[in-house]
Amino acid sequence: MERNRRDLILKHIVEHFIKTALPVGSHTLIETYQLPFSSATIRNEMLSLEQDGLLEKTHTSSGRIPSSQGYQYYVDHLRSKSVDERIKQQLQVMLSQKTQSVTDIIQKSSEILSNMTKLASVVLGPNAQQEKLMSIQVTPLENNSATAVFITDSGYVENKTFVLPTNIDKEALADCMNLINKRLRGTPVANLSEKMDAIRPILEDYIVEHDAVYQAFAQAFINFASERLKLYGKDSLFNQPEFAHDGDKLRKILTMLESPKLLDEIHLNSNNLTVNIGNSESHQDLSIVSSKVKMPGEKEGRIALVGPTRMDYDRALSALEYVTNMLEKHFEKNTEKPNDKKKEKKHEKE
Amino acid sequence: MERNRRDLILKHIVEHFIKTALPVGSHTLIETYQLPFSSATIRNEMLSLEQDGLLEKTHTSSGRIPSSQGYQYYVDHLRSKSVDERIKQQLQVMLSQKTQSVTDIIQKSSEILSNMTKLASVVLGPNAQQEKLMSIQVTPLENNSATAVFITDSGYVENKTFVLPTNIDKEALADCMNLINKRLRGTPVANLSEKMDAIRPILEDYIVEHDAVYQAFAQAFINFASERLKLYGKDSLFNQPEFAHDGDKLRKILTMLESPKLLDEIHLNSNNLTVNIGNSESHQDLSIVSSKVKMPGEKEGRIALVGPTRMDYDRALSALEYVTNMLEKHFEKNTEKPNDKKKEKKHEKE
DNA sequence: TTTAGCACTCAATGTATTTGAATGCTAAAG
DNA sequence: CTTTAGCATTCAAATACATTGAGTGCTAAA
Repeated sequence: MERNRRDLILKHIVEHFIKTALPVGSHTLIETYQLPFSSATIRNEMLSLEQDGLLEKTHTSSGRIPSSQGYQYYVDHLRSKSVDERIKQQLQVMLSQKTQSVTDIIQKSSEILSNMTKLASVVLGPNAQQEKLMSIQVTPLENNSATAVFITDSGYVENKTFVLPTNIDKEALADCMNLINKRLRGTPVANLSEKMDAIRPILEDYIVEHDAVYQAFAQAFINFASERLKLYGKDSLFNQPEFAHDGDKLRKILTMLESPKLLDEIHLNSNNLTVNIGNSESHQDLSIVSSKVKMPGEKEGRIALVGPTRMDYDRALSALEYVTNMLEKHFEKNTEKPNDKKKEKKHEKE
Repeated sequence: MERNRRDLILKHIVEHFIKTALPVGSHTLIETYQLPFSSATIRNEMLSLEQDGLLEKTHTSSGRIPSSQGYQYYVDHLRSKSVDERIKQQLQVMLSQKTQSVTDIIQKSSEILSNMTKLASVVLGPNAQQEKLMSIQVTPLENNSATAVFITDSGYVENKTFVLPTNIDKEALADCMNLINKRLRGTPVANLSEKMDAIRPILEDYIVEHDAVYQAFAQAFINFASERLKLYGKDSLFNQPEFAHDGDKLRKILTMLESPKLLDEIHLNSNNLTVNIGNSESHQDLSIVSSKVKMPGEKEGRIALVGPTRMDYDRALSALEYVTNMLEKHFEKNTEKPNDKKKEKKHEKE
């Protein structure tokens, strides 16, 4: 009973503040939501909520705004979990398309999420280090350069164009490539550099300017080391009043979004669904909501939504939860299909 | 000599305004540059310059700021063309490194430019439409998907992972790929879709779900159609006072920078070195300075520097001019080699 | 042609004053 | 014991007004 009213008031305050970005006062609350209490009652509850650390005041005689804890409580207990029909629909349409790669699907999902929630959406591919090199192919181009293309087992492609030593023998190059391919195929990306070192002496036998070629390859592998990340809809952040007029803050946020720091923070959480309400120093006014996505082949990625602390958690969480659930179902269904040698069972292992 | 004084004053006003971003008054001018004229004289000249459309006032009793025309005049007649030694040095170091691809070099040059001028730098690769398809390679991955990698003659790589029809025959796929390769190799990207249509019937003979595969390929080719673009140092724009406090403007600029609109505007100019001082509606307060870069193999790219109208044209233009000149020389020197065969090589055995 | 001098303009800054939406508290009503 | 009405109080935001100073244009003399 009491608890109910308390929660009701907190819920309204959070939701109203999310809408208006303005501190919420007792009178406003009664009027806009037709509450059957007097302003004084509300004020009493507000005081109590503030004392419990769920609300804050911007100054002594202002209305209340939710604190981080307040948001957290709202997220944990108060949000109504309703999924926007449009998201369901869009996702269904997208998934029904054939011949899409896993990354295509995830990225399109991320775009849908960003559009529907008006938040920035970040896709974190599976850690590249886990992947295994599938093939290296070298294609000679005009004027003595060549492009090497590296493909991992999950279809991640990295390429590097380099200038060939002028006196290189095409035959030798082909042989050399075959050799490298044989030696490196199946190697996890994390171990590539070390294996490359082992191959080096062999390279020397084949190519005069082996060092240059070695350098070129080594450099390409470095790219694998960095994680893959795609960012969508960062424009939406501009439209948030709390950022729009503070160019300085905006700058920090944007650079942060594109830096690997973000990854660390998100990857830290191994939970299925995590909510990170702006309190770490690197993002005072940002909240990050992220969810794990199990991809085919033991891989696992993450989709995250980033927005102001004052984001619509209800919408964001429901949408994210729904989408990731649907994705997992979709992937499960589609990896059953092949009746050929699928030995390993889908099993949650630790 | 009259002309001289007039120009001198304009030059000082432009340069002072570029430094301070504040309207320049007659008194300030005399003091900071120790001019041997009275303020009244300056004012007279200013009036005349204003009447000729080279200067503007922000309000009736303010100092003057350069107009677009004023900048233009400054760029055309007044700027001193001195190249920062640090740029020369950095460029030289960069170019001396071996086994760099053409795009590597151009992108690194762009980064140097961005760092040295504190402006955003945009690299426009050669129009992809001109390029010819060099090879298509398909690598099968786990769980019945495959990655197709497309390479053009200049080393541009596009890739697409797609799900294979479940009942596909690996042999058939390989045959099919060989066929496609034979038919498409050397085809300019612009003509690819039409050639694909011609191949379609043949595909049908090889693969049951030919349509899905066809779709997957067609989709990959679409990516070639869009031009390649790299953006560096956009952060520098944040630090400009005219943008930092106007989130709205900042938003527009950033989205503009990443949209293909920019390309159109830049590509429009076919001149070697072009200056585009903010007047088009899409970029009121932006100036774009761009220069053509002849790349090996008849290709041609562009490097552009983007910044506020109040940018340091002297620095920007000199740097850009120097860098593009050096690049062309470098490319010329390095493409002579293959025709000439080897003259002076270290250890050579054939 | 140049300059000194003067009246004038106007953004920017500073200082009071007013306003109104909020609060906390108390005492009475339910 | 809970709720509410009423009142004094707080404080950001809005408004108004005065001051300052860097700038201008113009005119008349050097």
